[in-house]
Amino acid sequence: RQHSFTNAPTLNPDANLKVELCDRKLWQEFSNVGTEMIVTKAGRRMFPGYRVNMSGMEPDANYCVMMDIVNVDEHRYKFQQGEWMVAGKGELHSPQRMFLHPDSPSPGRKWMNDIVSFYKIKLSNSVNGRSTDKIVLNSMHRYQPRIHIVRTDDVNTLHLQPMSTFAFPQTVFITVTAYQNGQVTKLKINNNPFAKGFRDNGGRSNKTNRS
Amino acid sequence: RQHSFTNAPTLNPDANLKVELCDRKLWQEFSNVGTEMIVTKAGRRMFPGYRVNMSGMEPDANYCVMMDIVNVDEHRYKFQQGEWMVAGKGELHSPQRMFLHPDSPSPGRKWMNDIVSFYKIKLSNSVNGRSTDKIVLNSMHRYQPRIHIVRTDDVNTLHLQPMSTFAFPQTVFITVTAYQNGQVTKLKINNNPFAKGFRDNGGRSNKTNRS
DNA sequence: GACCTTCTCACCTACGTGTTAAGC
DNA sequence: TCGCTTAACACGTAGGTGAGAAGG
Repeated sequence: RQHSFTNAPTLNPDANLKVELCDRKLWQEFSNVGTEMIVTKAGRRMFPGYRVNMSGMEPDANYCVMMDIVNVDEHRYKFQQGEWMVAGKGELHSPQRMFLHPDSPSPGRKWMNDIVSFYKIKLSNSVNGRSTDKIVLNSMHRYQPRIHIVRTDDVNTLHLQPMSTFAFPQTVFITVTAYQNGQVTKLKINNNPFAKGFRDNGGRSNKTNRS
Repeated sequence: RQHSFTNAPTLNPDANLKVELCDRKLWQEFSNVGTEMIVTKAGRRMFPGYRVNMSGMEPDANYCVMMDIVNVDEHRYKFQQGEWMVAGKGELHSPQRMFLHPDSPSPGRKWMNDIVSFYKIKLSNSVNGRSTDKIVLNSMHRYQPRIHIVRTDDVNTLHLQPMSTFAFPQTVFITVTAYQNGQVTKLKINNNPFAKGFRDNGGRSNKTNRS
């Protein structure tokens, strides 16, 4: 919340380009209590899934779309007395993986017509094991996913091209290996279809913070 | 078996290129009794899955890999008295779908390193309904899947490039809406993991009442 | 009637969830 | 002890099987 990421593009070579976050309301609910994302060795999907709408592209021009996840700050965090607080210096970030959307390159028409989704990406805390959909992060650190758009049909020279970058403050999260805040757990269970088995069992697993 | 498809490339602009069928033994077992593949409106996967190994590519050159399925002859077939026999003239084939492998284009190194699989492709008997992984065929016709390799990184001009084509006689099949030959059904049940529920080992008796 | 197609079903595979207990 | 991580688990979603009945 205190960070300067905005919806507006940075280093944007194309002023008409526009990217909108899907499921804003849901993201905001999580953000309000402090979003947590689980990281595992094998890799865990993000929930909510990272999905966006795009507009302002030239329908017939080709674009590549990428995602990465960067540190928001240099701290390590801990959850104590119901709050996240700084717990020392963060670990050095390994060179960040740039995740190319598998539909790249595609014409602007295609990107604008569909929802652009990265829901298959998995967050991992282990460098070992090769998975194409894996992004390695450090647990107990704060991160920000970003979208990058490059107008080109050449995947090989992406890094040489001008790039439009978008980030949404609602999508900042802290990585954990187990949920720290019971409110986050509740939101996940109530909204993720795969967690339906934990819904409403007579208020059984009420792991709210001890008072 | 009376057809002239061979493992050798036709129209091959690159003599070093080599493609080998995976699961040859399994394909041969089916071929020996007369392979049948189910077609449905929604689309049905092939079993065995169509998978190949590639070699002889230049590691750093880019290639596109495609698959299509063509008529073996001009006949319509029927299964009578335990045998497949010609049952009149075949229907005209609609212009065949060329299925581009989703990893295209990729460098030769990548294609040679992995098994190249088309197991997600679905065979359908209905033109209606849009599915990206669907190939439309006529039931009760005899077909041959083929692999095509083009050395290019430009997906848009594939049809203008010289192409290497491979076909394996073991993979010829007849399309059906329900299995005709009981030996085929047996092979499918015993080898396809998704049909494990119909295997009669393990004490659970199915329709055959032997007590 | 004979033949082919379609639909629903039980039974699988495959894998995405948070929970829990154990590990460090 | 405490904080964090891991692995096994029950319970979901999602979808690939042939059987069998019904339809054309």
